[in-house]
Amino acid sequence: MPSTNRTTSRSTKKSTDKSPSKPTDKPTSKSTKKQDVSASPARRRELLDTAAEVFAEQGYDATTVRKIADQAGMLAGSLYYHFDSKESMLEEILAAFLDELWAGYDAVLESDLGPRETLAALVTESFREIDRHRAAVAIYQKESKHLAPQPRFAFLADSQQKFEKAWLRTLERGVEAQIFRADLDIRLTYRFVRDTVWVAASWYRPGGHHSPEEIARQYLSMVLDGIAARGGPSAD
Amino acid sequence: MPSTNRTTSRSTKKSTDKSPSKPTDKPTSKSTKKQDVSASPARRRELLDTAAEVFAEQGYDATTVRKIADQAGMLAGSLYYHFDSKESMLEEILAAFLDELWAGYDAVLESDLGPRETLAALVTESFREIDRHRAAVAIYQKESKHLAPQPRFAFLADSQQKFEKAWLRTLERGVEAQIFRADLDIRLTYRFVRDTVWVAASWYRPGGHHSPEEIARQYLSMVLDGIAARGGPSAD
DNA sequence: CCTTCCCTAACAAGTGTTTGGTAGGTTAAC
DNA sequence: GTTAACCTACCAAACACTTGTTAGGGAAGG
Repeated sequence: MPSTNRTTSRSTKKSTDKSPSKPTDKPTSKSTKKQDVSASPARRRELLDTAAEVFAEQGYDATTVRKIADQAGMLAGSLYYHFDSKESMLEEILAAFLDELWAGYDAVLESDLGPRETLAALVTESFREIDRHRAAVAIYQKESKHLAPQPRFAFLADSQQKFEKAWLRTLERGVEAQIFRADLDIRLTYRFVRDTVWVAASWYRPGGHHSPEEIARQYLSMVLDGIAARGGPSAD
Repeated sequence: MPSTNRTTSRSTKKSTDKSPSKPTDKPTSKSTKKQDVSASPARRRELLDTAAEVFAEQGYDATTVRKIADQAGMLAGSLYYHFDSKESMLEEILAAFLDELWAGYDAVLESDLGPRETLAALVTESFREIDRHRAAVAIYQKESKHLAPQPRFAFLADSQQKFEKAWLRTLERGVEAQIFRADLDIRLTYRFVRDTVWVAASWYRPGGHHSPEEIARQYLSMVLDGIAARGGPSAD
């Protein structure tokens, strides 16, 4: 719970401006900058969390720094004590999420599981990540596509490539071992599995009826075995 | 022909008071207004198509009217001869898409098919719609969530509700007839099927390797029967 | 002359960001 | 033990620019 101690600043009616390109972006040295990374990390994370919430709900472009500041109980300019741009907040949110995501993924991929168990573990890990970083995942879903081309967000493209490689390899191994069907287009299958998992972030709400593990279990059951009844009457 | 509950936008009054000089906004008569709907429908559709393209690629908020005009080979102000706001372009794009979508859906739902055939027909119809309105679908995917609450876009919420009802009913019928599995949470299954279909718009490119029908066939195969091999070695 | 379709040029409101200040706490000097 | 210096975390006010939108005008064709 953020301590919104100050007078909950009502929405300012003043003005601002957005300049898309900022040349001053080179930390010439790692010495103590004006603010940047040196300030209290707790408050920093707190502000990033509220920013992520607003980004996820309204979309990045539709979110103004004043809305973020409002939600955090401060004024727009004060955010620039902690961060040096709106974009850097976005970057930090996404980078932190991907870092944690890959920590989990790498652990799975390095543990020499069979294809089916790997798939199950990856899916389960994904739903845990959605549970913990639902806002970041939602932002990632909505914005990564047009962010990835920007040099600043190259790590998004990197992650996507690594992601695709890991999934394709798992699926291929499964097909070779005759654990997964061979008659399906493997890229289509990849996109199918990938999308079915991540779009859940758009409706998932933590604290709902299902735990991440329960959702993962049911998703896996559908993806692996389908929704058609097995012994039932054959239609068509 | 589209006899669906057509909530085609009646231009509601501007709830967002931003422009001071807009006294009357009620097209009570369908007579030739200043611009609105009367102008050449061909050029109109042309402009809407390019607008949809830009919206889909950059996101609605990130898209400026100048970018749209640029892409259309004209200046920003000139767009306002054809449309009376950026938002009305968005509205028209989405409304036109949903009208056509529901024309197809209603035809399926009214033809008394069994649950499995209904599901197959709905999925196939959806992929055809993605093929024809890929930009509109992408916009719908990204923006509908935060647009639906606005009164102007109430038709989005209506459509979503109708959509959910149709799908849930189809799934329930299938479970009763023992065509679909009974051990799955039906709402989860609904979201699963819904999402797996529509997110395809984010990567689908017309003229690719697969026709909409082919993609629909493979998706249906995965959704119905799963990606696990049937006779193969059983893992777990 | 009228209509269609577009351009030029501007408007006000809103945008991200910067600069300078300052309340309040902690530290150090006297 | 007062005082001075310092630091953190914020506010207040502005800045330069972009945004959607409008008003007036003009070229082309009927």
